[in-house]
Amino acid sequence: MPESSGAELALLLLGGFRSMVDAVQRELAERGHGGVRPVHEFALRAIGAGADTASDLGRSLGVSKQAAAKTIAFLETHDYIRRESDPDDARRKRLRITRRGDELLTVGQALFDDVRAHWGRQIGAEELEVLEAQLARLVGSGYPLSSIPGWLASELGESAS
Amino acid sequence: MPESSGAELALLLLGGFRSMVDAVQRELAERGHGGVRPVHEFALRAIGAGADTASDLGRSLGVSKQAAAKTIAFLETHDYIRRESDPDDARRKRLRITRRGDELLTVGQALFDDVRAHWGRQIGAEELEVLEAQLARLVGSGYPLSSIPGWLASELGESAS
DNA sequence: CGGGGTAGACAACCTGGTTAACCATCTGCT
DNA sequence: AGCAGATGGTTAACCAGGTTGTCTACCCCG
Repeated sequence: MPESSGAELALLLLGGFRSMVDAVQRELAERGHGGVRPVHEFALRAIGAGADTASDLGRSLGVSKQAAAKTIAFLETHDYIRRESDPDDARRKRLRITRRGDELLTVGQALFDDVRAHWGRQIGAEELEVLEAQLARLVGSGYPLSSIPGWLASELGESAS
Repeated sequence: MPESSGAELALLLLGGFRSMVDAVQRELAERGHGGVRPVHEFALRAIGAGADTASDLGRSLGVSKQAAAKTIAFLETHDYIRRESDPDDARRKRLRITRRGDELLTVGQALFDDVRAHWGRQIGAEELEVLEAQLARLVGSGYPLSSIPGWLASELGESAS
């Protein structure tokens, strides 16, 4: 019997992810960004990276444009983005990140980095880098931030408030 | 700017989890256990570990007893468990794992272990153990298999089939 | 024997996805 | 010029997997 089973390893990975996300979410809420889930941050980032229409955002996030529209609605009603009509294409509603959206992005990134730094202090910065490198190798492509696969969205959801 | 941002680390962890789970799920489907999601395996494991009623299972899994009942319904209709009335307590319907359920458990565990072994071959068995130890430390409590927190359930779901 | 707590079932609802259908608009080709 | 087809956005219906609330049957304890 192995010291650690494969199933436990899976749980460990998930647990690590949740630890990070929960911490960030909690801090975000305390900084006036309550209700924001990491998926919103990633969507915002994708918009900033050029996905400035609902269809584009859907493609970037790997979800349907309808699902993207719901995320956009949230971001708009919470004043993270504005939608303005495109003079060059009357079908499009171009997405523009607001000042508040920029702030969320900045704060969110800093919080994630904080958690990472905290981890680095626990196991050592070098060890953390090794861990990341190994993980990246195991996962394969590495899942760059700029193109988040669809399955991510549901994982980033809130879990039973 | 850090080589790897905190957000990327989070994605890496999630990606690792998904890699494992997807692989196991795929293999499971090929072995006649299509439609089974890891959450079902964990539920089965919890039942085997003593959570032999819906309420118990709900507590073990950290979800409501109604949610547990839905999982139980799945397991029963797919012949992984049987429900039999408890002679000592007429309220209860005791859950018993069937032969097929046992097989699922065995196969599932083996598949998870296979993935882990595969990973061990990629980065080295010792390195993998170190990685696990570090992860366990970072996550904190370690999320033992026997008591799965509620937020797990949604993470184990299928993503857009 | 009666009251409080527990097991299970049922119903209504929420969230965050999906597909399908539709209209307006753009683009490319004839 | 004009039309066919692709694209952007919206709305609607649906689904999965959770939630809470309520109800009944039943156990246990004073």
